[in-house]
Amino acid sequence: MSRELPKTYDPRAVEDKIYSNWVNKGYFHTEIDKDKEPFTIVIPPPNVTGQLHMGHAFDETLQDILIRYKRMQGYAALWVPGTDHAGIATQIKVEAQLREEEGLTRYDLGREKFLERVWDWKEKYGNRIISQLKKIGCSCDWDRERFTMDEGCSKAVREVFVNLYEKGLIYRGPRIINWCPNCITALSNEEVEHAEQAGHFWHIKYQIKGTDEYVVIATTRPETLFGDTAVAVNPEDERYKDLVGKMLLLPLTDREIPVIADEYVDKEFGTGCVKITPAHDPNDFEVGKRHDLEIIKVMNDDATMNSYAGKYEGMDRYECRTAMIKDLEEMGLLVKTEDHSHNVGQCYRCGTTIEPIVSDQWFVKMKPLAEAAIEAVASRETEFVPERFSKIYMNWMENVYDWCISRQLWWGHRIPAFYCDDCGEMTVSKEDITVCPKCGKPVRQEEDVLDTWFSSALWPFSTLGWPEKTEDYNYFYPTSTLVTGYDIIFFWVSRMIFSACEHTGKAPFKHVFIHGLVRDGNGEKMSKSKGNGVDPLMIIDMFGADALRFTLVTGVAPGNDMRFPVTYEPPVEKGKNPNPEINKIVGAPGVEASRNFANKIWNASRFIMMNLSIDKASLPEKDKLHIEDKWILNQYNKLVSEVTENLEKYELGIAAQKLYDFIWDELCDWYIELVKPRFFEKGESNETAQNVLVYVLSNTLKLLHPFMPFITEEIWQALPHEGESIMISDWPKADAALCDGAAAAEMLEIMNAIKGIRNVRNEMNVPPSKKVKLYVVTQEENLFKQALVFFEKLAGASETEIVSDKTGISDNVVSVALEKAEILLPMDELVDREKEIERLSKEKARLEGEIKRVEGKLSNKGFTDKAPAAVVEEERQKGEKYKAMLDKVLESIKKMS
RNA sequence: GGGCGCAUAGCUCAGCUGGGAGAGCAUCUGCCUUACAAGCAGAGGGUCAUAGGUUCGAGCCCUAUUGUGCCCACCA
Repeated sequence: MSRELPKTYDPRAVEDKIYSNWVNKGYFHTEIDKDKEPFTIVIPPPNVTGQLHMGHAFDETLQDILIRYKRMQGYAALWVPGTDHAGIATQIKVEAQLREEEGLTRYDLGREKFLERVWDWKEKYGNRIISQLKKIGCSCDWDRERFTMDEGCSKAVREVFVNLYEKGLIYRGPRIINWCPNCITALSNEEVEHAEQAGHFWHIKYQIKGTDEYVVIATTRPETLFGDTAVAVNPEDERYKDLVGKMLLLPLTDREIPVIADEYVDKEFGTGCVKITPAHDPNDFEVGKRHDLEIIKVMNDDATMNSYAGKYEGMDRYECRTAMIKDLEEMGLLVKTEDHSHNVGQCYRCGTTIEPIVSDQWFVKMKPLAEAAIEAVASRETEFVPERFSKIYMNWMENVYDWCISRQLWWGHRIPAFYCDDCGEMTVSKEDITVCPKCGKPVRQEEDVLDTWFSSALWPFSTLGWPEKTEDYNYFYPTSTLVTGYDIIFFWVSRMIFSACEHTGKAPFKHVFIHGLVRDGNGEKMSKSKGNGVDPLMIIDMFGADALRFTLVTGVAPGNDMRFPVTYEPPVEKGKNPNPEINKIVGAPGVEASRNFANKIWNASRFIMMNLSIDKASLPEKDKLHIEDKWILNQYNKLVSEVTENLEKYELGIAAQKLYDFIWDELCDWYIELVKPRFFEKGESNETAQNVLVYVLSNTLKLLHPFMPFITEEIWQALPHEGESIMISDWPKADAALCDGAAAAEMLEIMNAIKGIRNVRNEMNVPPSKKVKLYVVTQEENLFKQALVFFEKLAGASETEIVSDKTGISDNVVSVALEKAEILLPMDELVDREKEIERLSKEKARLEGEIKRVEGKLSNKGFTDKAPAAVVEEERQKGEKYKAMLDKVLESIKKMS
């Protein structure tokens, strides 16, 4: 019964069909099973607003590989999917739409109406990213899909907030925070990106009251001058000792400010005099506290100047800067302007320059929480893979500062604090309240919402039912592995760990598998603004999800970044946006290689099925196996153990590479070619070959399935098989009974013979069509008897004669020296004797070199005494082999000359 | 100012706990051999950044140096 497959593999024809079949059969759904061990992964929830990018594709592929592998191994493998409400990102998107389509702002609609719109938007577009995940082949349990603002997660957020508040670990107060004037909200320190920026150092004169003298201060942000409430000098600074206590006239204003002395000032830097603006600088804020200075905020929420800026009121901060510098210059108060580059904070969402501003915000007190989080990693309850990332984590955790968690947004978890304007009481409560528990008057809820990462931090347990002690929570928590990029260790991983330690008493996962970033062909980070992103969906459409997945895991060391080169037609300039309307992807070398690999598997399978006459495959008894069967089974078993071991150690790239090499080189290029002749026979030999082929192929497909789920399923279904789907089949186990190292070594000798013959034929320019008679000079007749058919089919032999010596063979031969044989190709006048001598001499030199090296080692007592016995023995055998080969080469040279 | 990576074939990168360097692409030669030209058979190409050290043995471990990238950090 031969089975037909199309000539090339077409992923588009099968992927969607296979995926929906998996879904319909319920294979992705995982139930609690007390007979199984759980293996749990929670997805790093993509933003609901998001579109799938390469970073997701990479992250999701790694998770799917792990989950599929563990599922096949018999674990209750659960992959919890879901999305993140992504406060700022989503709100910005909906606001933009509102502005474009209706010309309205969120304030026009009001909070409630606006939130309705966001929910509508979420309902409409929130599934887009989910359906895109499915295209990659993600085997998530979609029945358990969660959202950071769904009922359960919201409940967990409230629970955590109130718990922390009651423990005194959440507080509210005025602090210097990072303010994004574009997003109009406070940000945490992690949400600020620092970039070196060219700026200026303006030296400005402040007149000393009652004199004609001045002090000169240097500043990079002159517009904050209006908030100055002191000028500070170092107490040790002789230059300014007499100044301390005197008053200065603040330029452009009618205010007077004191000169104070504070250790914070560096005598060597700038002029040694520092303007102190407690409302707009974190250091100044601290200085201000020490000296009880007034805090004057000079900007509005959108970074325009307020009334403290006098005539500059209403100007944008930079407009104001330009204008006042001009004025100061005219007034003769600007001493000089220096070029100065300094670090400027930028909003990680919109890139706007951050304004440090004093503001009433909510904070999580981090030090006490960090202790358990440090211990969790130090004790290896949670382990980072690769290990080096734990240092990054530790460093952050050991130096944490308090986390600003309030955001002046509408989209998010509203902070459950209630204010009574009447008695001034503030109540923090898990349940909404309407009246003040103290005085009974109406209360109003805090306007601010929580940082999105506050809810993400609870994701590993909130998605499993916490704070309820659900069965799911008891069974699946703590989770097994978290897979994510190194770029969100601080944002997310750290916060999950301390949150989990605090609230569940356990670290949230056993392993944190950290991967790198996907970069473009030039090694630059893919980003929307640069427009250099490669759309994974387009790649999937062109090459298939399997090819994309395989590309993403091959050739990358864990934790390292990878490049994803793509060429467009027409060509895209560096840094330019490839417009999908005009530009078409015409090449993606990495993916093409993977696509070719998929096609290779496809065709090998096609060939096997074309020649298939068995309905059911079972491995034949050992005595029926040919030498090549024993060899491939030996290699296959090695593969099983190695791939399994690699996967256990998260060495996915190595595992993938081994599968690639085995399938392409050993299975296709060798084994299939070796057994081809048997397909033209009838009978037992043919059936044995079929059985071995189906056995090796279908089991190798299982090993490959986590990496390339679609094609492996498609082929597996077409092969004789038991069970419904490869994805729920059992992970192969190595079988020692199938390992026959001796047979494998003998087969290798035959393969070396074939390679050697091919090599000399090529070098001697013997056309492939020209068949040549071979002599095999050997004492191992039985071994080489098995090779006759291979020599004929794979090495272009017209006939092969096995002889025990060279008597009677022409001198016009080229020869191939092996360990246990010498192969002679008599080619009469075709042989260029000089060339052959030259070739043999090269071989002689090579072998002599090897022998010298081996003997050097073996005669070194240090080596023989200290190296492992197996290594010494290996060298000894190599030496024997090279010597045996050299003897033959020497003899041939002698005969030729 | 701290911390972490990277430097291996022309290009992009692997190389797992130290046992004598690999892949893909590119180049060269020859093949439409009845699974696959998205293929087959061959070939060339690397003092593994530099200098020391540990070891019987180093691409791998240690130290220093150079180049390069990233992360963190309140010097106005």
